[in-house]
Amino acid sequence: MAADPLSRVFSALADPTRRDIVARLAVGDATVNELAAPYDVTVQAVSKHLKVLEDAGLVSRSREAQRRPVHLEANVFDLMTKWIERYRRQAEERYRRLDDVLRSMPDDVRPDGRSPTPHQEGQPT
Amino acid sequence: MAADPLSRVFSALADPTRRDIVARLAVGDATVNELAAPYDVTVQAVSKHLKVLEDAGLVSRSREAQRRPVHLEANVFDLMTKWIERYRRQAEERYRRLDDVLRSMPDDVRPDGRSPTPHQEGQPT
DNA sequence: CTCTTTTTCAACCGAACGGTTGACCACGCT
DNA sequence: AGCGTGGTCAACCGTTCGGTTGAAAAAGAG
Repeated sequence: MAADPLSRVFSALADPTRRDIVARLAVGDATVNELAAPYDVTVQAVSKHLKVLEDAGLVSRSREAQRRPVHLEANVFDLMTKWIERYRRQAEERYRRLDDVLRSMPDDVRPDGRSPTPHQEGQPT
Repeated sequence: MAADPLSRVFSALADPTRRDIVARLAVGDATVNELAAPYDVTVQAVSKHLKVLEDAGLVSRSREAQRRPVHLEANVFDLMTKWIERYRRQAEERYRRLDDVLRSMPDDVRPDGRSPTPHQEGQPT
């Protein structure tokens, strides 16, 4: 469990149950039992999910009597957003630049083997 | 392998090697062998990684002789960004609202069991 | 046709994952 | 003290994951 922070966050959100928990915590804090209620898995399973979210820094548990209210730590989202934005921007920029290069180049004077690579902006999944 | 699209994308980016591949593809298209070179794993392993990225819609492979240039499909990032932004905004808004409520409330008139929940904005991991 | 290059497919292996059951700890209540 | 409630720990189980090796498909080069 010594993965880098970014891997932990992405991995934590790769599970639909965990994403749903995050969604519900965005509305307000909740206890483990409250969180577990809607799903047809045991409370222990949900507790494990929360541990994963906590290790990823997405969630924090405070102690309050025997209850352990779970709180969403939204600031960790920035880690992902930064990573994503960086490469999306980079790719889009390259896309635009390559487009220009191809436009300003006669069809039969292309770099050796490589074809124009139409990089079709096709169906969104 | 019938997971929902969002899970596939998050899961695909949960691996550091795969994230690195995406980072390098943002610079420009590349073949499997080129991509595999920097890592000390076999080409087959990288091919598997690419399959995961492709199934997530993050990457597309076109055919060109016996080579299969890999191209980054940046538009899929939006799926994640939308999800993240939605709940981050929601959580931040709630945070602000709750703050107001607590500020406008005398210390000993609190809803039954629940304490103020200091929701400390702790270390950003 | 044969040889080489690039990539994938198939089977296998150990580690991690999501889930279960059962025991346990911590606390409030009476 | 004794009980009930909320939560976690520990062991186990089947499946998935990242990796390997070995063979094969697909296409160009001799």
